[in-house]
Amino acid sequence: MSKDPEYLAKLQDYYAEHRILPSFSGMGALVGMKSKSAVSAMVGRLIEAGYLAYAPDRRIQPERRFFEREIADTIQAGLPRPANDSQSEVCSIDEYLIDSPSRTVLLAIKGDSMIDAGLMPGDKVIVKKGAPAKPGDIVVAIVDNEFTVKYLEQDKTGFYLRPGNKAFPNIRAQDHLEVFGLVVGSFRKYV
Amino acid sequence: MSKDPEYLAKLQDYYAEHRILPSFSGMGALVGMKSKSAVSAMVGRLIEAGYLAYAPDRRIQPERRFFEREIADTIQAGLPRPANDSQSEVCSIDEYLIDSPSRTVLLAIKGDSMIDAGLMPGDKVIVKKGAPAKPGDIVVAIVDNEFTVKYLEQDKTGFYLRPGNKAFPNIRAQDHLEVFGLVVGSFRKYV
DNA sequence: CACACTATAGAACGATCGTTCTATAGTCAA
DNA sequence: TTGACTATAGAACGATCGTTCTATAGTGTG
Repeated sequence: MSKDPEYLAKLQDYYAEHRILPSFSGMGALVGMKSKSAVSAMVGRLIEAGYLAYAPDRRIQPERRFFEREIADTIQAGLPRPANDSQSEVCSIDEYLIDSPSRTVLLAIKGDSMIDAGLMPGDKVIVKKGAPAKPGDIVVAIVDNEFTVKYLEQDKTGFYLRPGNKAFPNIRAQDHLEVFGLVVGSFRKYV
Repeated sequence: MSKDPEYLAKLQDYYAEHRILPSFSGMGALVGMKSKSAVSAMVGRLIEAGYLAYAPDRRIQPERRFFEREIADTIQAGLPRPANDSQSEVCSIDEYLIDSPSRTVLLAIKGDSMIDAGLMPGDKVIVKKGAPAKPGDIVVAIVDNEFTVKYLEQDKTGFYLRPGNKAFPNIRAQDHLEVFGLVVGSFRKYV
């Protein structure tokens, strides 16, 4: 029925490329509309639906739902997708991975000491600074003035760090173990 | 000397909040300038320095350097430098991983057939539908009406799918291999 | 000190902005 | 069919846009 999803997709693509949204006439050219009033109406609908919003200076900014990404339906893999895909599930990656931006930092994995945990060299881990960690969690600790990502473990002598790779030894701090933060997620980009 | 870094920081903060950049007069209000010509000059300097650029409709868009974060972000008093120095960090993971939203879907990994590739059950992969794939790439193929994530490989008899786990066999389609898309990234959340 | 250089202020300009109005085309239900 | 509703086109409007000019203040050099 409505072509709004198609328009939204074009705005999302434009945004992914330029990191800003175009003006109304720019949007018209982008989605193939010839009148700004049509663009204005469409923008109104997308605002109503939670995809766009007004910035303080009345420019249009993307809203929460603008960054929702579609999750492929495993069941219907082979079948052509029905046109009314309003049912399809969505996920906002940033919201999914980060719940407290101010306490969150990213760190790149170096070496393959956590390879069995699925953390490969170059992967980025999402670290929640100062979050409480318990044995079995993956943490970022400070060893010899460097960040290191390892499993946090505990035995009768206290806490220690266990690599996710049998070829590496456990690390036990002499006095006390300094945990920088908790690893709450990771991500990776293929070239 | 120059207050440009301070101005840039305010623009970055504004962008982080609104995901767009304001107009020249908006920028002036943001950074405390009273004339648009000063803003224009500043924008010119930031463009020259690679932080900003012109979008097709002459709006200002952020450039690559705009998203680099100071290493100081992860330094705290008394703490060592992060191990990933000189690596630029990205504000939005979504924007880092997805460059063509309309062609992108997410898919959850099932089973451990790609465990050696660092893809564990429950991980989400970012799939670029219809993107060209070459041998060695990780792809999403449709086998028996279900999505499957495997390495795409090629030998003298043609293309086949190779799991990232020696315990699983290669998959060779009888007639032709249906590749749904290319895996361009992945992410994972720890409980 | 004089001089060169830079950053900002302020004003003027045409271009473009977003809003708002009316009009047209299409769809759906009765 | 008629009527209600929606989406788009087109035009007009004042507001705002970004550019460009001159002028002023500050800074560093010699």
